[in-house]
Amino acid sequence: MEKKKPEGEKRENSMANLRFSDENPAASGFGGSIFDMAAGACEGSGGDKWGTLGFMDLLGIHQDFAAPSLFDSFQPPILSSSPPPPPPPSSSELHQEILHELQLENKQLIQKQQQLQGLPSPASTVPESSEVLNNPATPNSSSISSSSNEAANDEQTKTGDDEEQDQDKTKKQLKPKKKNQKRQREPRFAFMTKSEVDHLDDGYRWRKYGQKAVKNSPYPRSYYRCTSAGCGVKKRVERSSDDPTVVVTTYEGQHTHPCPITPRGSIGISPDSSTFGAASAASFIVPQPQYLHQQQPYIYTSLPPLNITTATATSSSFINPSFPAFLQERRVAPPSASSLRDHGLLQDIVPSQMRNEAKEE
DNA sequence: CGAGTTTGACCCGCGC
DNA sequence: GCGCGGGTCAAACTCG
Repeated sequence: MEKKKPEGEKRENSMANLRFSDENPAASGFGGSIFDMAAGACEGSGGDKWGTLGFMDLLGIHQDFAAPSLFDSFQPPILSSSPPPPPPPSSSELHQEILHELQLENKQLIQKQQQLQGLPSPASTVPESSEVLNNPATPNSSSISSSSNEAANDEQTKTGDDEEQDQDKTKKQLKPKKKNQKRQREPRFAFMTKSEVDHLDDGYRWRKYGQKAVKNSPYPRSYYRCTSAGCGVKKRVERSSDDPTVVVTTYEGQHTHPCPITPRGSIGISPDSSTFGAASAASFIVPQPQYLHQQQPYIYTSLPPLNITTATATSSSFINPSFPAFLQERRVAPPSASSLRDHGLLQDIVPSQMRNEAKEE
């Protein structure tokens, strides 16, 4: 086996950080799913060290807000029933495609869920929220998800314990894996990033465990797993076939540990605004099904002001203990959980359509 | 030498 | 039931 790797293509992140797209055409025109790191200020040097914080923020969001299982509650609005209305004017198709894919994915989950539940319960977003987030009490990575989404999604199969997941991992397909026990999926959170760097550094340490060619894309999809012991968080990274500058990252699960400051310190994890300053430059546009609420692309900007400390403090559910304090602090505090759902992050992150459906139902 | 990456093979779920 | 594609494993390999 000639395992020689073309060093060149191994990764293109050699390049500096992401591209500073001030104008960010894609983002602007498109309702969203891209998050643009306008400034890779990050640590000034490290190639891939872009707006790590931004990422983290996002992650944080995910865990807090979305965690409840975005994807669970996501109602993939989708195209199936209601065709994406007005095609985004200048949005690139690729975005749509990606969104589409993501939505399809969500759709499946939702369908399952609905089937299981037997009905489209509007509550979709409701219940799970709280539970999800705070489970991490247990070192078991799966803990998180286990409770939440899976419960929501696959619950049925769910009988298994988290532990199984661990074991699962090892014995997974190697052997007699219990068949009846469907593999459980943790809540996933996907978003697109405009960056030339494939693997965005979010402060956590990841280990690549696989790579696969993506069907309709010349670019491969990489699979990463958090290297922290006990943490089963996974990350999937793929580049948009249409626009190589767009990277679709999908996180699965929740970290059961604080963000390990990488040696490079890139994480910029210092709570201080100075650090954030760098990140502050980064603005994110979380995935938003434009056709749903294409009114205004929700732009998540991590700015110093973000210090907005958790206004939502009340909603403890939003605070994930497993999260680095600073992250929690800087978390963009939505006015309220509810509002958040409607106009806040969820709106961006969750295909609004889904939410709509849920509501209407 | 340990940690991380590459890559072919394998398993599984899903759609047809 | 079959084939396809996604996801994961693990041996081989690279790198610091």
